[in-house]
Amino acid sequence: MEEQEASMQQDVINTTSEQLSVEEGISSPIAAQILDFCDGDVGGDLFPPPDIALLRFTDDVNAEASATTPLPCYADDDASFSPFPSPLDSATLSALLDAPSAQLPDPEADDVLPAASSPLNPPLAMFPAPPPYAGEHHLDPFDDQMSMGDAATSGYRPYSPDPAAVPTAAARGPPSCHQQRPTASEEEYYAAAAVTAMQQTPGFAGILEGGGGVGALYYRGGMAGEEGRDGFFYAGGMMAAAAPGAGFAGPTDVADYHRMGGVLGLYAQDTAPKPAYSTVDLQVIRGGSQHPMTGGCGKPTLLPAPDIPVMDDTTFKVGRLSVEERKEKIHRYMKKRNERNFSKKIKYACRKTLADSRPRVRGRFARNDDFGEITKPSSSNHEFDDEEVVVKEEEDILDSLDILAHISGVNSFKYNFTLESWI
DNA sequence: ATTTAGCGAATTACCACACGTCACA
DNA sequence: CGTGTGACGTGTGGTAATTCGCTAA
Repeated sequence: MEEQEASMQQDVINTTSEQLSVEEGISSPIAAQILDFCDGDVGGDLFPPPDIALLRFTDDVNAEASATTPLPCYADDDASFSPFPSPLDSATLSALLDAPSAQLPDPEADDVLPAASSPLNPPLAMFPAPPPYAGEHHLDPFDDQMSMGDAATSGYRPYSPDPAAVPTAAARGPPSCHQQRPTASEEEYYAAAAVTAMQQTPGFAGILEGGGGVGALYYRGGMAGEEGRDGFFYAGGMMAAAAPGAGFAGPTDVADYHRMGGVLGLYAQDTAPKPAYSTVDLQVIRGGSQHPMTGGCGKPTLLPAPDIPVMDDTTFKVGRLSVEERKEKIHRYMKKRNERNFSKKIKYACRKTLADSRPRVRGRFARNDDFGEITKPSSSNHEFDDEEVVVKEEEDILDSLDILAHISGVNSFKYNFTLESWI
């Protein structure tokens, strides 16, 4: 039974990459995000409660938007339209995912919408942005001396990578703290560097493998929907996306999460009510100073939050749900997500024809009978020979048509009644 | 710094009914 | 096994209403 369920879950997860092409054509981003986080029943407590320091990698240090302001994602690239639109910024995401248990509505309800913000959803900490790719900028975002607090109140803007410029993971090889910055995504670079550090850090390895208090977002492969991509998103004891070679969800989930608010990087949650990273840690992160965790590369990395509980058994609880419960919710979420229909495609052309020709009243479909009564010329008399009378009749008809135009939509009206056919 | 009003844009709900699907005889 | 029938659910588009995001006061 468990194997079957696991297999089914795997199948669902494996389809996420294929889904993206469909999702790119989503016509209703808000609906999508509701589907994703409400209908999908992921809202609430899938992720740990909100003592999370979310570290942002951004591409525009001069952006004026605040860290809590909804941001346009790919505003200038409709072709890569995201099902996770700008309104779902990280603050909202936190609200969706981190609603405290006391505020959680019925988890079985499909119309769950956690509060948009709450005192328990702190501002997101972020790093200053790396520069745009244009030109020869090679600034290191970690060189900025901005504090976490400063960063939290500074602007940011989600990055808009050029998928075509992103080499495949296979072509690029594993990330290294010594490698030159790739020509593609800055976020990719820093995420790779951070993950490299994680992979070289026993503490992080343990956390990734079972720690309940630390989450990591690893996005190495570039935009989703392309082959050869890899990445994972790990949060609060729940693997939400794919670890490379681990057979979890595909990079689309990482990209989706990324595009929710332009967030890319690592975040950590300490189970204790204190910052996930100490000030020293953050300085190390920002400055990229020589730190044991960096392996002497001088590149920034992240430190594991101390006292991370190891989650060896499934009874371990983060927030309100156990690991199994979270997995179950994730499963349901993924299942529903894959059932979404993002693109508006005419499935039955005949029905479109019918809908087009169907009478309407204020845009709504109307009964044929009702409309028929209205459209029947009441007592038109075509026996008048006088030209003025004919003109008067035409004017009356035009007035009637004008009334009908208000009753029925103009577009639908034209299908059934034209002045020529009436006169 | 915060609140409020106003505006435009985006999104959703609503409607009738032909047609597709399914179960059953 | 193939066919016919009935019940039920789905899909279709234009408009009004609603929601959202942003700006100015």
